[in-house]
Amino acid sequence: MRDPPARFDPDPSLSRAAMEALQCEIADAAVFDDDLPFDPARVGETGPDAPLVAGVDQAFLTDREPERAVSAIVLWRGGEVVERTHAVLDVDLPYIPGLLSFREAGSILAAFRTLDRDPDVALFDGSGRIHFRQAGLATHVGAALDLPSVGVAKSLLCGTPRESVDELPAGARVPVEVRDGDDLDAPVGTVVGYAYQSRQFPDSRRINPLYVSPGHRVSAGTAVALVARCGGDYKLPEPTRLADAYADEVKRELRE
DNA sequence: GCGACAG
DNA sequence: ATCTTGTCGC
Repeated sequence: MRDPPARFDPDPSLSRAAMEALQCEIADAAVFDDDLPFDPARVGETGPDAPLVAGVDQAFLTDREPERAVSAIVLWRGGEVVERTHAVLDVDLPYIPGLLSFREAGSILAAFRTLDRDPDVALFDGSGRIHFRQAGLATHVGAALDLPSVGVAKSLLCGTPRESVDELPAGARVPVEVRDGDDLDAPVGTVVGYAYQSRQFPDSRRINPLYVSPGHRVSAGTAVALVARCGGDYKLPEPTRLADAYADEVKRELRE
């Protein structure tokens, strides 16, 4: 995949204030509406013309200093893995809520550079627009590459579900909106994403929903619809789950 | 000061 | 995210 313009470079040496300022620029440039060069309704279909979905995930090696990040990308189309790649980079920035992309985007962008094919859309492990400054990991990387992107988080960073997300049936989606008092830089009432119950146990045990939000060039509604089409039998959508497993695989090999 | 916080 | 085996339950 082509090199990203350096405009939104996730430089981990920036001051916290500079990182936050850059995030505001990113949110300003990001598009939270559908601007897709493909039909999202065709995600999940088989064949050479069906959309190519990239699943992206990280694993970390903490056995040395500095810590190393393994970013894995799996290109998925209609249940088939078309391509896999990964990159390993040193990271010195710790995890800071709200600044995740400055810790992880470097290795992610490095991995994207080694990709042979251009994906149509990418799914990230983390938030997109559901972020204090509307610039989560999915938005940062999506905007940097000008690639349609979606955030798929396992827990909610900010924003408020419109109704309880306890005991949702499989397939249910609840809007996550901005309420008065929320630390989220968007007008009150804005739907910044959805809680999406991808799977549910038949018995009473509970599975937390996923929190899906627009990264770049995708609306909130299309983002969930798209994730729902990446099905599979687990909580996480297939591209993400496969990238997660691949990152762990690379990590195992790397510490032998 | 308190609370709350993706991975 | 990571440290980590077996184990309780359907």
